[in-house]
Amino acid sequence: MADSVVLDPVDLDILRLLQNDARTTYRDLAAQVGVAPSTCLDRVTRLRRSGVILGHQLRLDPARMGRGLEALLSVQVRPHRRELIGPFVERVRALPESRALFHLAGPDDYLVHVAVTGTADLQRLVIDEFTSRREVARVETRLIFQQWECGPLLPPSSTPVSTSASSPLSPSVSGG
Amino acid sequence: MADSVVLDPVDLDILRLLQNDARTTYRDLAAQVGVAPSTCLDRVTRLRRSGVILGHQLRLDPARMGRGLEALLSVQVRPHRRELIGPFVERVRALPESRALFHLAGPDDYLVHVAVTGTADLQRLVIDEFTSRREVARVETRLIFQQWECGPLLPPSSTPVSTSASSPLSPSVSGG
DNA sequence: ATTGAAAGTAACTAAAG
DNA sequence: CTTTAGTTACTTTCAAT
Repeated sequence: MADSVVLDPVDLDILRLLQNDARTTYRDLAAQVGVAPSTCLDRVTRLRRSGVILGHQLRLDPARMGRGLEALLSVQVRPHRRELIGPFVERVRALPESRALFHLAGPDDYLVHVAVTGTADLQRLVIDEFTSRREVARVETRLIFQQWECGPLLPPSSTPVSTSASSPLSPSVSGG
Repeated sequence: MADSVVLDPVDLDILRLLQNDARTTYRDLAAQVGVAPSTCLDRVTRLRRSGVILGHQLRLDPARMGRGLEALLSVQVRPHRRELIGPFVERVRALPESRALFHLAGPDDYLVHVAVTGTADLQRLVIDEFTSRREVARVETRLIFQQWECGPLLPPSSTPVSTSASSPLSPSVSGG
């Protein structure tokens, strides 16, 4: 569970480039990093096996998918016990409107990132899927004006890094 | 700016499959969708050109990158004027700890998703990069226990969809 | 717009430095 | 660990429908 991973400058360069465009070929990767293509293949294979690389994902434009409005829902689930929060998490993950779900420390137990058609859709979602539930004590809705991704994800220090970590991030992408 | 896009069942199948694994070959895609590989290539090319597909991204495990602690920072920027929020957004986006940034409607102006080494790193980040800034009126920090992605992103209704949308989502991934 | 087949590249394997 | 060479597989083009 706690795999020890060492990332050298070559790994970091590769990861940085692939975060910009995951379709970059090993040949292009090799040219920019300064090693042979087969070395790049080997590094990427190792990074996938070691769990540093979780997967390759398509980034879509929610607006062009017909979901032009996004919002964050802060949710209190009370009582906050396993019997209630387990099913709650699974139900929220299964909603087609859900993009991400966070279990938090603080007065608001969960934060749900949702993408909807418009305000009517959002209202329906909040009422029918959240506030109408007995275990949901409170929902606070905040609209998203604009959002930015802030990659690439890099190690804390600039020198080779050794990490021993059991990831709290669920590797599965699709709800199920 | 408001490109009209029509997604038929073939497009939706392709997008659904690629969201599970963006490395799926056109050959495999074709076999599962029931069209020729060249058709899949054509569809994907169109989806990229039309802006539905923003890019192919690598998903990494923050913990194995040496960032085992994640948090959400709610930030009030006052006064909330363009002269202040523009530079604020750019500075936050440029932080190596930032993973995502949201501009919100509500009492908290911004939500920042950060990944750090530990509590000491988080404390330093909050104090040195946020609360010490004159334009930052208030910061509220919530730790992330666990998080889930909830894909795949699909259109609101199950039948072919026509959308006319100018996206509020910034297409750029890397801070810059 | 979709197809099938041909041509061009890339991914991957294996053997050697 | 890296490189080079060679095999397999995929991507891409294109003429035809």
